[in-house]
Amino acid sequence: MSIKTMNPITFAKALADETRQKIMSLCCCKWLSVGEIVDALNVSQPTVSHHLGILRAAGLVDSRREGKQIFYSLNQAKIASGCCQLAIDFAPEHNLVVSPK
Amino acid sequence: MSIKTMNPITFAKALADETRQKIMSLCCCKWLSVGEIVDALNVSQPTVSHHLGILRAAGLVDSRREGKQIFYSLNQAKIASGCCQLAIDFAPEHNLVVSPK
DNA sequence: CTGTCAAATTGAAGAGCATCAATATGTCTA
DNA sequence: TAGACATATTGATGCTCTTCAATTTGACAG
Repeated sequence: MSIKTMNPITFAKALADETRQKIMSLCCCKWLSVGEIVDALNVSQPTVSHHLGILRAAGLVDSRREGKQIFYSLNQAKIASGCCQLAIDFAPEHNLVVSPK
Repeated sequence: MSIKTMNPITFAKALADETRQKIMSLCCCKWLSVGEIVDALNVSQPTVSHHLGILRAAGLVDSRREGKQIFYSLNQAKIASGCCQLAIDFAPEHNLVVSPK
């Protein structure tokens, strides 16, 4: 299993939308079904699915099917990795260190 | 002088373009004139000015006039701050610590 | 002042993206 | 298998963003 470094453009693009950041906040530290996310935001179900697809493609969320529902949760390790990569690329004179709590 | 926390949407949007990331790489750790940036990339001068404007509005570059030229340089502290803010918001179970080298 | 050089601004064209309604796919239950 | 429910996909629309050519603004030299 290889560790693939996060592409800074893919990472930044995935974060560069308000609705996506709201979705990310919602499913941070917990698993939410698509329906629960739709209920929490004022956007349509296809829109939520669309954004989840983008986050999934960037590797920023994990998903798990449970019956008819699909649950999503933020992949915090990937987020942290992306932040570190940005800092390595664009703030090399600063030390950004990540450590699990 | 107040410390304004980086808005994660503004920050991510500013980073979410390949040309801007190239510009950021170029003027990381050094001061470059607009002309030098134009020469290093295959885009027009107005395009470079446009992107510099976006980076400046987000506080990610500093600028300094010297005669007819204007020099730009990455503000690495702001970059690091933005990365930390993203990690706080979206990877709270990880510890992302920044320290000047 | 006038001309020249560097960068910013304006305006327009086109690409990309977010959003939704409608539909399709997949899963469970009866 | 048929119907109901949850999510994904499709197709269309409108908005945002990138880009460039043309022009303007600003700064220096003569």
